[in-house]
Amino acid sequence: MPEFLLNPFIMRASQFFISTTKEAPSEAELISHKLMLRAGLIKRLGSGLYTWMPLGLRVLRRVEAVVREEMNRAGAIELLMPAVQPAELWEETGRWAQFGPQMLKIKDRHQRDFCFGPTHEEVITDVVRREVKSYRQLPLNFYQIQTKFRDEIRPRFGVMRAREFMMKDAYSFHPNKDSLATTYQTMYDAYTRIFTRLGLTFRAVAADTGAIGGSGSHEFHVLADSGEDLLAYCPAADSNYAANIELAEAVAPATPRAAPAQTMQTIATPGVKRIEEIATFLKVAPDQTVKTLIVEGTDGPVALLVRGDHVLNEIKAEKIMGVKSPFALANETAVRAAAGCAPGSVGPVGLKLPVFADRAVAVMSDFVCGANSDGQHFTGVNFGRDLPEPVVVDLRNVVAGDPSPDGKGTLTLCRGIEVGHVFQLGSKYSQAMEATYLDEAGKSQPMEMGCYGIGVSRIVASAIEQHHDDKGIIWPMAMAPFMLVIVAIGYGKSEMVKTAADQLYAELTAAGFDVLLDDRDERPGVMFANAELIGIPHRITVGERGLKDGVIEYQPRRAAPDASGEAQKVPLAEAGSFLSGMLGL
RNA sequence: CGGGGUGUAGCGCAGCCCGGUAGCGCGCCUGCUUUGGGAGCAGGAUGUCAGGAGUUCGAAUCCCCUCACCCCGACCA
Repeated sequence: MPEFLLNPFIMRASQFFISTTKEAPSEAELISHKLMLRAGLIKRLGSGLYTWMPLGLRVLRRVEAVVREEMNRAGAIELLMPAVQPAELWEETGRWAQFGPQMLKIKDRHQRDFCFGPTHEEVITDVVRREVKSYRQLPLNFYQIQTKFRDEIRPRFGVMRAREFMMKDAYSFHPNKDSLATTYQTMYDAYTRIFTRLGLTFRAVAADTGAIGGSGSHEFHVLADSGEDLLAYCPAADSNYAANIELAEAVAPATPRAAPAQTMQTIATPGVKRIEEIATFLKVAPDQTVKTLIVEGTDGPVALLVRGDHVLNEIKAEKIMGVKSPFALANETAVRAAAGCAPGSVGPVGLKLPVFADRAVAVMSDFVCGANSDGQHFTGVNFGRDLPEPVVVDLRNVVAGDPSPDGKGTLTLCRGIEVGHVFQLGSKYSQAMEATYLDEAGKSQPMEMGCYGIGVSRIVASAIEQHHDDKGIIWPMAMAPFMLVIVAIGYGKSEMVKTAADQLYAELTAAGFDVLLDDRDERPGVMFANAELIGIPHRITVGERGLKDGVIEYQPRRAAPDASGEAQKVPLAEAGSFLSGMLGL
């Protein structure tokens, strides 16, 4: 057990600091946020800024301990980089401008620019380019556990999306892609061990690389309905396909396009704009309509077509040649200039713009779309006859029931909280910053890089999302602030209780248990409610009632009963061995 | 940043429409009683009513400005 958990002076509730409330502040919406505030794990200082209170800090430290252990086991080497970083480094990679307002930029007394680090690719690459000269020194994998600052547009959900947060970030350096792939897999496996040990239900999914950049990446998601991300996966036994919906491929429909059966007609559709309205108005299914979105392009606006019942995937759209990144819909003025009508009546027929159609649109025939004239739509539209064949691309979000891209079944969707992300960066940063080494032939080569993040503070919140009940938190053993709580009823009044509780506490502590002795002069109900709210996995109750019969009572948190519930009676003399078995030590 | 909302005691809220100088519950302090599921009784403390500027004899309340926070969207561990 880590030493910080063994401080005997803070293991008595009367000497520790526990501040729980019956009601959560109104600012909290998410269950984990409410419980963290109610249990007194965190206190808010400002938007996205939290103090980790003593009890919360113990949880955070336990998560860190697991992360640290597994990173070390996986051969990564811990270091600690400055939180404050000079602007010049970021200018080398062009990210001073690119990261933009997400970065907290600060000036020192000489008006020199710095930022509070949102990530550390630049710093670590600077370290490595100074230290590493030869292929003999590679590969290397450095990590740190440190406070990051990202000036999120909208911090929310407590520490789930805070501006200041605790992150484990690792960066690996390699002489070639094979070496990178090996370490990437090692990190992937380490992450799997970490989240498994932490008692989380999670899923690794293929992911977009976003602002960090690079070639391949996976995200690790804790599964929870409150998650901000949508994941698609194939539940078939022989499939391991799983991807963030941002990336999940919508495969082309197997059925070919049917021959035109209708002639194209113009229909007056006054005031009808939304797809559902059009479908209802024309008495057709939404999947017989085509939605035309005018988006900003690098060289004038671009039209994107998706089926009426589908949702455009902005990440996919961004990757199309000619579409501006970051993605933005054209405003009404631009739509009018491009299509001659307001959004809601736009269609691809006769449109003088680059047109890209989703794969599902490409097989449609006799479809409904806007007529580029306010209050008018076309029906019976067909590619090749009424308008040219479009450029076909994957443009939409997959939906449940879509075929899995690996051909092994259909996709299911679920929600997740991103707690880890592994990237193969390639040589993006090493080239920009000239991090090179000499290979066997004495030739200078850019290093291959990988980076691997874990949202340590976010894990705490996501664990609560997954493990709670109406009484409070139910910590997985690996991150519980205490393994066991001894509720001593009448500790200050009954010599018998005090003696038994002290003895048990000393015995269990000596045996290596991380025990909280609730020796406060509180009513039993308060102590029980507190123990349940703060989620301690195991509870021993010591009271005169039991001691008269020579027993104490044991109760696991995960089946916390109400007043009528049965606790397990254990003879006092056997308590130590009983608990050893119960806690699996 | 766009849209919506809220700021009154440590926390949860009422009072605002209809202006008259602030209240309830929890928590906190004191005393007594109580002690196996967030105790009871009695007494008590605590407010620049978010801030600023106005209207008015008088503003928590009406008007204007600012700020903070929360919720919905784009960003991410």
